[in-house]
Amino acid sequence: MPAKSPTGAFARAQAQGEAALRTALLDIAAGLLAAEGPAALSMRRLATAADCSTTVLYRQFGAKDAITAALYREGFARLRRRLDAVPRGDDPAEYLAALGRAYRANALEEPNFYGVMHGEAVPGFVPDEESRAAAAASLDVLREAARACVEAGVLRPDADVDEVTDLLWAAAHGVISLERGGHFPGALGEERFRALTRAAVAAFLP
Amino acid sequence: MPAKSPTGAFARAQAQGEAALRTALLDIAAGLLAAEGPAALSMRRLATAADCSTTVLYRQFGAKDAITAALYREGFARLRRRLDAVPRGDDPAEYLAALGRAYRANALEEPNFYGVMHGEAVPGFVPDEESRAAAAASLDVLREAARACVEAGVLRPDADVDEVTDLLWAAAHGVISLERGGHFPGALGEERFRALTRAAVAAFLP
DNA sequence: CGCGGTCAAATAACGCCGTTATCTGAGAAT
DNA sequence: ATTCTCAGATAACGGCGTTATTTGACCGCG
Repeated sequence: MPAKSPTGAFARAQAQGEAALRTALLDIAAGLLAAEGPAALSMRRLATAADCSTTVLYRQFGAKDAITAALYREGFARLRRRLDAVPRGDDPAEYLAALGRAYRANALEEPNFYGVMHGEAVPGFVPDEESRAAAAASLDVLREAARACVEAGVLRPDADVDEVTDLLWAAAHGVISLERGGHFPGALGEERFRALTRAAVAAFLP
Repeated sequence: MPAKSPTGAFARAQAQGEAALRTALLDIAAGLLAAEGPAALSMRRLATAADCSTTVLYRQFGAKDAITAALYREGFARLRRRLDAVPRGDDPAEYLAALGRAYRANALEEPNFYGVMHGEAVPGFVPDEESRAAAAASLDVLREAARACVEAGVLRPDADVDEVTDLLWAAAHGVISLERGGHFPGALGEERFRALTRAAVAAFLP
């Protein structure tokens, strides 16, 4: 009899080497987080979902923080893909607005990832500098859009592109965070989002 | 020998009735939160700090959520006191700016309370509608300041005072939240805070 | 072929957590 | 004085992150 066919996700991934195992475990963790929230992200739960023991997780990641960090980066990677998928039209201002809508859509459709990305899910977790840099880099396309607006004359020529990016990010995140906290019920969230992001952009109009 | 003098905070408060006991326990919880962070907010830790057993806590509060809710409200109550203490000068616009600075100072000086207030500390906790209303009411003085600005002609006469309040709150919180996440290192937090709150106000200038 | 050695994985333990069941003991009511 | 009541302490349950110990499959080598 040849090698018996693997039954669990762990055994299947293990057969393809260490790297495949790592990503398979992270995939399971991401699925668990997205589907059931951060409370389901326990080492034991994850091990059970992967059909292995917690030893494998500690061997692969060292501690839970490393898994959390990976999900933090995965969350920002998903955001980045979402923003990158927004079509660049002719109008730089409209492109900027579309990026804002995409940011909000991503936050509302992946609320559990958003929680990890902004520290609302795993209390003790603090991302390291590299993870934070990767997070900020997810907004590169937003920065480029801001630059395009400056170059097209939509924004003041002396506008600081980094500042535009930061303020748009803070404006979007501020509204979304309060909305998630229940402070902007119903359609108020969307209204406030539009108003504050518009106000942030308006600060840099010629 | 008369009644022996009580040794722990629990025994002392217990002698003064149920209400005093409740507030004493919450005081201890608030101190624990402020001094050691949300991780120190465990039922066992709190019981130990109060020199009693966890039974007392469950009898008094039912479950940990009730304690968390009380600290959520306490956090917003502290914010309210802080905002109420800002002197109303002659200039409504300057008063508005001073309120913004007070909001930020409160957030940075009571980071652990700020975490509870915005769900970054106790993962499962969701405040009930009454607590959320009390939270929003903490910003009443900000709303009144906005109204004063409208009436003084500093802001457009048709400006929606609630919208001004919401946008200022979201702007302030957005910057502070990203700053807490490590995205605005050094003095950048303060700069971004000033810029975005100014931008939010500017949206309502005549 | 047998036989140590190596090392990944499983099992089980430790000390936390929130919560709850059981026990204890002081005071009120009869 | 005896019984009842009920607040509080103790100890338990299941779950958590983490780690020590055990198991067992594979490997080179006599």
